[in-house]
Amino acid sequence: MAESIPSELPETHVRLIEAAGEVFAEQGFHSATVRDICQRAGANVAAVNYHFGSKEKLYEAVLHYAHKRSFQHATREQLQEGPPEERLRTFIRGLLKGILDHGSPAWLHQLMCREMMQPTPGLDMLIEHEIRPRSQMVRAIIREIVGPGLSEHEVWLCCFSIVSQLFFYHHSRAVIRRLHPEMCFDLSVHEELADHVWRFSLSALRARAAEAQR
Amino acid sequence: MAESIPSELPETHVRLIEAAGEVFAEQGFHSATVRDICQRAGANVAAVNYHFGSKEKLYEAVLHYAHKRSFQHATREQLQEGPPEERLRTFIRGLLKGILDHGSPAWLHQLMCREMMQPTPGLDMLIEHEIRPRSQMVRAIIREIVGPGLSEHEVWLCCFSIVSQLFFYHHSRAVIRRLHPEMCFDLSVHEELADHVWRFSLSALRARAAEAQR
Amino acid sequence: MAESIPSELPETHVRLIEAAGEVFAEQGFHSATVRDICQRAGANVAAVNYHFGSKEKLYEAVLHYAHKRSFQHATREQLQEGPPEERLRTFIRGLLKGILDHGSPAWLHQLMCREMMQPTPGLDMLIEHEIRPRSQMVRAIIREIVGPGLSEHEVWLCCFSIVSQLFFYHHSRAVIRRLHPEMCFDLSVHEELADHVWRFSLSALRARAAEAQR
Amino acid sequence: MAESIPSELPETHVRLIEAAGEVFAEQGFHSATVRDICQRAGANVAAVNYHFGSKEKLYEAVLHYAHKRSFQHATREQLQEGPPEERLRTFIRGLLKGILDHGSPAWLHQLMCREMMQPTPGLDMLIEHEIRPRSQMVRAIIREIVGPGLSEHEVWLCCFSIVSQLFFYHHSRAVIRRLHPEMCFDLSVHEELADHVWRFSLSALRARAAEAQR
DNA sequence: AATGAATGAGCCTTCATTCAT
DNA sequence: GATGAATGAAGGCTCATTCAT
Repeated sequence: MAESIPSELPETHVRLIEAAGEVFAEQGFHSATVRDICQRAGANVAAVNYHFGSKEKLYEAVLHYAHKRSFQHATREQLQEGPPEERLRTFIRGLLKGILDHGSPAWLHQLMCREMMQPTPGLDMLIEHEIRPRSQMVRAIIREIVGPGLSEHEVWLCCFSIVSQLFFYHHSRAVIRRLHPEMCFDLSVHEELADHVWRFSLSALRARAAEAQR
Repeated sequence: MAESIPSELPETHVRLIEAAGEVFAEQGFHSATVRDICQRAGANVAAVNYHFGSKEKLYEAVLHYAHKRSFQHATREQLQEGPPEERLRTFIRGLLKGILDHGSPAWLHQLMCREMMQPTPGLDMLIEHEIRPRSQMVRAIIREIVGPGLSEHEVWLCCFSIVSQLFFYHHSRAVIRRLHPEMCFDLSVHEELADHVWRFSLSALRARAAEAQR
Repeated sequence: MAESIPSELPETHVRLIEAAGEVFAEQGFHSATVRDICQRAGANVAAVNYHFGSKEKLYEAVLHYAHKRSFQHATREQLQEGPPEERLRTFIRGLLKGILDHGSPAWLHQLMCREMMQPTPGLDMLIEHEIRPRSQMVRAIIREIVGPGLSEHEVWLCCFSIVSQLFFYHHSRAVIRRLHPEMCFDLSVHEELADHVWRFSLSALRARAAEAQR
Repeated sequence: MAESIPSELPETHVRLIEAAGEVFAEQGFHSATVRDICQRAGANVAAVNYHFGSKEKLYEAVLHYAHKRSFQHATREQLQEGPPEERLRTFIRGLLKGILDHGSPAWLHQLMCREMMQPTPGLDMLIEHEIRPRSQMVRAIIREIVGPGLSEHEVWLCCFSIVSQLFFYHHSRAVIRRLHPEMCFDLSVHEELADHVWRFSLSALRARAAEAQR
């Protein structure tokens, strides 16, 4: 209907999801109030229950929406071809960019982080659609680098060691800011940080490969 | 205080703090209810306001209490002497143990993690008394390993890369459990995990040192 | 109206009334919801207000509709002729059948019962058009049986004594089912029950007549 | 505590029950609002949930309270001894008085009537503690009058025929008032009405007994 | 003639807090 | 020193109703 005039306000449905994304990311599911979300979306208090049925269902809708907007789709192809070292670098840059980003769907990763600490029924969806596919790609890359000498479990641990370094810049932002104020979280440092993590991890993987061959 | 007569119940004051620590760690500040805390402490609903004035003040008291009970005091000495590789191993084992522990003051680290993601005014105290001292020790160890060729900022990044791998096993426990169900979080795997992180990080540091020398 | 083309769905207007009749009878005016009614009628949420103006007005329309469909018209003639005992029996059977019936306009009597307990402005209409005419017939029959010796008020009381026994099987169905589970409410017992009430009441009336003669 | 000064206001607990009894009787469970109840009881909106946990539990409490205040206790003994005709008269008078009464626990019977038409889980309690014991006494009386010639089921039907005449003056009060305005519902007519029902029913029972003997 | 979107009043309930004892 | 009763603000949600189409 209103598709022909894209300059108009987005549909209430979408405005609610985007407002909810912000609020849930800022305050968590429990602390967020439907009233606040509706107000930010410029809608009536009853709008959430009209469009989504309940606060819980709205939360699920936010998760789905975030999933569809995920950065992954853009970079997925680049992670399939080329030398594994370069693909690792691409993955690290992509995820870190998403984590440091302050843009419109900035709350995607904040929500993922919240889900990690305090899972809701929505986590399962996130894992199957977002997290597991990425983890498989990363483990494939790692396997190419370390060779067949490592057990599957060891590859998992390496995978955790790599992604943990990236998520740290989200989880611990508040602490880092206070502890090491020189650190800057703008997108400008994105490449520097990504390169550190990449080199740090690549060295470690190569050393493991060398150990395994012996 | 009541230590001389350990057969008695601890003072209401203390029971409240310990109950609150559990509940805040499990559910977060907002979702936790004063009723639940008082019930677990075997005290009246009004006890929190009577003893601490408000829910917020109780939370602060919990943070102070957690700080005083911190594990660090026990292991601090061991981190001052010996070859840096061994001291790094000791640090990693100590922190990981604290993170994986389910014991009585298990909520200390859970609360720290929550503060990292969603800081309250209490975070500053935690940083100055708990986090900064440890970070200094870790950075000293790293410096010994990598030598003078790295900038101070690079040492910070290495420090983050190491501790992030440890905190990951707290933050992302829920995700790991679903993603890689073979993983076990008992204390029994504590040494295996710690050794992985240690070897992974040590390889990376040594590679950085070699690069820097060139 | 739409009777000429019986294969079509009835007009929305009629479907709403019939759905509303069911729902109001089942749940009462207050507990019934406009959404439920519209859903059962296969109409939009706004349909009630569009066609009737408000929930109240819909209720009035239901009462009028029920009145027009009343069973009475069919049996009225039979109540005018013959010996009074037989006419009493016909009346009792007719009313009891309506009360026990589960068929399409079953809610007519349920609504009447609700109105008796919790009158709305619609009750007056029901009384003048439905209830008073029947009561006059019954009292005429009673008068024929008891003769002129009883006062008009006493005839009223006898009338109440008779119809009360019938309505009891509606009002108190839930209680009877629990109290005396062997009791069956199918139409199959309709004649047995009607005969009990008829004989019980006839004996009482004849005794009153005999007393009055003395 | 406050027992020593009975002139004080009753405890909130009791005030709530009595206010709730009125409101539930007037408007039914669904239509009654907690706000209204609390206001009439002079208590805060949260009082119901504090004292009873929920609106449902309050309703159950009202039913129990009504049960304990039931008129039955006073007249139970009188129903055990003497000629059955007199005991029947006592029963009829007692129940009718309760039904016509406008006094403090006037809502007891209104609630019972509502439960009959629209049962809640509380009806079972009412039946077992209030209704079944009375019904047993009445059937015992009837049996004495009609002798052994009637089946148990026929005695049940006679029992229904008698009590239905009494409840009618509750259920159908609104209708009677409009249909036969000369009728008066004060306690003053209580004996006249009771005597009518008694004589009406006794005649019927004796006739049944005579038929059965033949 | 009819509808889907949206509204605002009001519902029951929960919560941290206060007060009298 | 500590408590049970009571409070009022706010929470999520339901409902009859209205409005633009």
